[in-house]
Amino acid sequence: MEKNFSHIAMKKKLDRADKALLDILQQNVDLPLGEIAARVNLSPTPCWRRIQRLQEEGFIRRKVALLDAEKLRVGVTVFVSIKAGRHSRDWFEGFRDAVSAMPEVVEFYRMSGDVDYLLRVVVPDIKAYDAVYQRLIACAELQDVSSSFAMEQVKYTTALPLDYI
Amino acid sequence: MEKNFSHIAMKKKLDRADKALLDILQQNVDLPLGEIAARVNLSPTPCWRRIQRLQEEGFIRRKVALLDAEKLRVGVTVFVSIKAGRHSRDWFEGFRDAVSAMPEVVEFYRMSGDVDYLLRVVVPDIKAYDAVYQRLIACAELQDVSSSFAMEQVKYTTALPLDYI
DNA sequence: TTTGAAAAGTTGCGCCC
DNA sequence: GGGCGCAACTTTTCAAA
Repeated sequence: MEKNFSHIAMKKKLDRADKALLDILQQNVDLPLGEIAARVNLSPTPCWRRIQRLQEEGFIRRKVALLDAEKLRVGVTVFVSIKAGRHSRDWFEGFRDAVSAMPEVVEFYRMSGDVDYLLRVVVPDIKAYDAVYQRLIACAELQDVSSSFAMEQVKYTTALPLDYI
Repeated sequence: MEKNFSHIAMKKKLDRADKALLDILQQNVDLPLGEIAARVNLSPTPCWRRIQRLQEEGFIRRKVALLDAEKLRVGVTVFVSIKAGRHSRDWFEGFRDAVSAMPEVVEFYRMSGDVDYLLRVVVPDIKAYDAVYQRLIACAELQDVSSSFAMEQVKYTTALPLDYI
């Protein structure tokens, strides 16, 4: 008879220190470990082990550099609402793959309600957007495509709320 | 007579290696320097200097950990379209600060066209969204608020296109 | 079983060519 | 741009609580 020891590695709930760690790391990932440990009132070793555990358990997906959109000349954000109409599964897969492959499309959602798909597209200017738009409507049969330009990015964060865990 | 040497530090255009570095770093920031250097066919020292320069010039804004939305119980994305009507500057500033302070609001745009503001909100479920919605309409006078739920996040990336630089 | 201190091993960083 | 060497950091080990 075998026993299941998975409960040893799997912690039921994250405690205050774990949440504090996640909060620090999703703001800034290149603080020295000693500094992080001090902020959560732990010594480096247990702090390091907690971070390892949070990675292994999948709370931390990856560590990335966030670049400056203006400097990369993609300061213009456009939201694209798409109505697809009735289509087959093959159609969707082709559409999904073609859109996902476009580097200007940074977010892509399948929606409920009026609109079928919503994209966030980043480009240098309206002219460049038109090129993306042309590629978009060429890649799959679409019923209706409507574009809304953002005037100002008031808030943009990759930091998720930790209040629900 | 003084000379302006700012052109020494300020590079006109990023070359192939710089773009390759940015591309690597916005995918994964904790590769060892030696590994990064090998991928861009440079030795570690000049590679390190380039990364420093890219940080100083502001191409790299920050380095962060991306967390798993499902694990944090914020797997549901809602887009909130807001029509504000005519309001004063004071009204906007109050609205902006209140909305920006809400951790569930991860993106917040001022839009052109039909809708005045667009928010991306992350929550555990519809019930939790209603609580956010109530806080939202309590924080400022709004003409119309309409919510669209995402069924599926087909693509989400923080990696910006490097094709325009 | 969990902690902290301290050792060992890597990596980053400044100086040189 | 590249090579070397020190300094700093991370990660492992180990003893103690």
